[in-house]
Amino acid sequence: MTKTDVLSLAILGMVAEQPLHGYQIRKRLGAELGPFRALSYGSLYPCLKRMVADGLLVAEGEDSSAASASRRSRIAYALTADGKARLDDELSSSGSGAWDDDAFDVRFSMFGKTDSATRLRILEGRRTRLAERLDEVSTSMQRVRDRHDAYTAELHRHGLEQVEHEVAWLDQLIEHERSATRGDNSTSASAGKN
Amino acid sequence: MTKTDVLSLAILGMVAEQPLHGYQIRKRLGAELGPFRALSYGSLYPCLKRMVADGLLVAEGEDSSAASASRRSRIAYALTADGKARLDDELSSSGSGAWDDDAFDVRFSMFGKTDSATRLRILEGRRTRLAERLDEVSTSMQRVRDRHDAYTAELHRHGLEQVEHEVAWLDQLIEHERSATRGDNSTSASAGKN
DNA sequence: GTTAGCATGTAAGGAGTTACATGATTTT
DNA sequence: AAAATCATGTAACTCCTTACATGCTAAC
Repeated sequence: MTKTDVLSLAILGMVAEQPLHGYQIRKRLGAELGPFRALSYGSLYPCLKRMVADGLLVAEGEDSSAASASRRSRIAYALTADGKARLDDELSSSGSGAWDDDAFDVRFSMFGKTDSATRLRILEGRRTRLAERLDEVSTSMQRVRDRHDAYTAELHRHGLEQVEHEVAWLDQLIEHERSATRGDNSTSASAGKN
Repeated sequence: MTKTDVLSLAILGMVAEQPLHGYQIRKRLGAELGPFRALSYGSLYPCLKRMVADGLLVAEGEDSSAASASRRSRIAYALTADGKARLDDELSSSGSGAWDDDAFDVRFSMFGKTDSATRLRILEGRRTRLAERLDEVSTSMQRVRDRHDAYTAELHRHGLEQVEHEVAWLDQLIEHERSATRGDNSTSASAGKN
């Protein structure tokens, strides 16, 4: 079974469009999830190996035909049937921990390949998670206020504001998703950028 | 030398006010840094032991005198002279990596014990770090826009907005800090809560 | 008297980083 | 020809979590 972690999921999603080699995967991961969260090769390559061993990917040595007599050492990774099945499974399941910061971002970046119902489920799950955070933080703000530390209080106030902002963002997306579902149930990706 | 990591620093700052035992430290850490980032005992207790071994803390068995014939198993940790020196050192140094998310939060929560000049240095350092992030993200947004994925673009747009919001917050704090320095150079903690 | 919360610890393991080691290809 | 960038990998290590193991104390 080998649980699908966030990184594996991101790789599955990335390789689904076209075979890629490790170096490219790392760059795209950096581009999609934010460049400052770039991940090291020391994480990536072992993960790719594991996924090949698990039968989710195949490693293809560059084809030595036609155009390119160059570049021998590159290894392109492509989805196997199992890998495709696993990806489809994850894409429709709003899986185990899709509400964590990282997992949510990965899931969201794949919304273009996700059906509307699952998109909605993920957005709502994330919203619920943030709402929980919201009242945990406001509860602890009370306690901090009692201990008269203005800077700590300010830190919490700002944290709260950030979470509130994210909730508002989700509400917009959810609203958008719902109205799109009422009209037609296409998989079109058209998030509002007003 | 034994580099002071974020956790140790947070503990030093916490114990500086009064001796505390492990359980209390964990609760306060949760309260100050946000309850959802609570840290496990499996991290905390070994860290406390390390700090005692390094001579930064002393472990005091509850005094068996007067009032309390109860509670034998509690161990209160207090700062040693070395620990106090280390804390003062860190508090005035805006040390190695004070710009990371976690490190900044810990530093900020100790602003009440930090002098104005160091506060300003930390705020500006953080601001610079976020500004870097800002143009890394906007650069990568361009690349994403080329690959026509509306959801990924929306994720980046929102991320950008969050970072911009945090920069605006820092600007306010920096402005506040500067005007306070011009008037008087007290260590008073009076962050604006309009 | 039993449940909930206080209190301390250890062992195993997960998920990642840094530093190292190597070599090909493209640009200047 | 040197430097930058593309490309792949391993080993050691860090930091943290989970699960376990233990026992006291207060409240219901």
